[in-house]
Formats: sequence, structure tokens, C-alpha cells
Amino acid sequence: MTDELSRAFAALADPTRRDIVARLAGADASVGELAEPYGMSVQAVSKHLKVLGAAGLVSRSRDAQRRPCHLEAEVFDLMTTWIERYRRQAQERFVRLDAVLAEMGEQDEPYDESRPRQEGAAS
Amino acid sequence: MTDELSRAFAALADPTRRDIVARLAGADASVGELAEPYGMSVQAVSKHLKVLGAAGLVSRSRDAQRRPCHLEAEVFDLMTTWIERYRRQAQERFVRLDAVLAEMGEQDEPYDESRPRQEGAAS
DNA sequence: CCCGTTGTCAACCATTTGGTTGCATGACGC
DNA sequence: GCGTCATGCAACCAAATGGTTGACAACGGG
Repeated sequence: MTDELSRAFAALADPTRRDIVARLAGADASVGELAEPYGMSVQAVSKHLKVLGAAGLVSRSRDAQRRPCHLEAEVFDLMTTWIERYRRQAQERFVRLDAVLAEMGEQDEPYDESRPRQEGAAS
Repeated sequence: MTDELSRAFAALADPTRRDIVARLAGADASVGELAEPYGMSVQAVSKHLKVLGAAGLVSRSRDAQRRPCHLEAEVFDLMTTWIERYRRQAQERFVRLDAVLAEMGEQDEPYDESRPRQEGAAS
């Protein structure tokens, strides 16, 4: 749990925290406001917010006694970038596999069983 | 940790598991192959794969003794959809705030201090 | 100046997680 | 059939998580 990406994913792994994020996307809110809908103490929500804050997903400011929470979009970009990168890569490989299979149907080469079909193993 | 989205985010919250996903995006692999680079027992990697499997991120098949792991793209879509929805919403709100501030600068109404500027507080 | 409101900190507890080791099982090669 | 390699399963352990309660700090209003 050292890096930012791990903290971000871990933060969103909790349904309560995802709900908090969903509500903060609509409007900034104080801890008390956020805590109301859940059958949960304010301290527990405060803990959740600390997790979200450590992940860089929300920031806090000061307004008298209140500490309003604000959603930060930046880290969300980090996550989508990471996910999309590998999703696309996997999908491309899937398409390529289709092509290979189609080619194998046309090719005279009749499927060499002894060849251990290694496809660019990671270095 | 009941729903699929929670399992998916939790699965990617671990650097080892993200690395496994990254390598599986390049090519399918067996448990033994995946375990090699890490200073970790094969059983530990097997556990990680069980987590990724429960999250629907990887599937297993059978090839003699080997149980090759294959990346599934579907759940990745689920995550990006979720993230993008709220990221966009937050960003729109940010833009709208800018518009409101600009409007306040042009308006004749001279910033009423007594009005407690509530911005659509959640019901 | 004291009080209520708002939120954090600390201690505590149950559950989950991420690793270990040891053992069982299943599919080959001989 | 037997040894062996690749996995899976169970028991165990340390550390993190998600909740509780109680005490305390900061701020604004009477």
C-alpha cells in the first residue's frame, strides 16, 4: 500500500467510500452531512475521508467549524489511464489471436504440436 | 466486499496483482511462470490469482497439468465506466463553479455577506 | 466566558488480508 | 503402478481494515 495507485484503488474498494465519492461529485459536503445517510458514527466516516484524502481523491478546506470535502479529479485520471492501457492491450491481443486462428485455417502449415507457442513472454 | 465492483477495485489495490495483470495483458501464463519474478511462494501467487478470478478479471483454463491464466476485459470496462462517470460530473461542476464566479463578477448584485451561500445542499 | 456544534484522535475489538508451511491431488513420463 | 511436476487446500500468523466508544480541540453564538 505504498504507492498512490494502490491507495486509490483500495480507497474505492469500499462501497461506502464509493458512495461518498458519488455524492461529492454532486456537491461538496461536511463530514456530518456525509455521515447522515449511513447507519454509522461520524468518526467512522471521518476515517473513510482520511483514506480518500490519503489517496488524493478528496481535499479538505476550512469554513468555520466545518471541514468541507471536495472531490479531486486528478487521481481518477491516473486510474483510468492504468486500466485503459492494459484493457486495450488485452483486447488487441484478443483480436490478434482471432487473426492468427483465421490465418491458421488458410495456411498450409498444419499446426505444429511440438512448438511451445510462446507469444512474446515478458522479459 | 459483496459486489463485483468492490472485488475488482480491491483486486487491483495490490501492486503484485497489478503487475500480474500487466503481464497477463501481454500473454497468458501459468501460475509457475507468474510466480518466478517475485520473491514469493507459488501458493501466494495462487491466492492472488484466486482474488483476481473472483473479481472476474482473469479466467483459468486447462492445458494438461497447467492452468493458464487469461485476462478478461469486461470488468475493466465496469471500472472505467464508474470512474469516468464521477470524474466527468466533478469536472462539470468545477466548470460550472467557474461560470458562477464569472457571473458574480458581472452581476450588479454586490455579494450579500449575510446570505450563507448554500450550494444545493443534499436533501 | 462558557456552551453547543463539528470534527479529530486514541484505544479497543472482530474480521480480512497476505504471506508462510505442509499435505493432498491430478496428469504426465517411465 | 510410481515418481515427479504443477496446483490446490488447510492451518497458522502478523498486520491492516472497519467499526465502536470516550475524550478533547477549534470555532462561533449567546
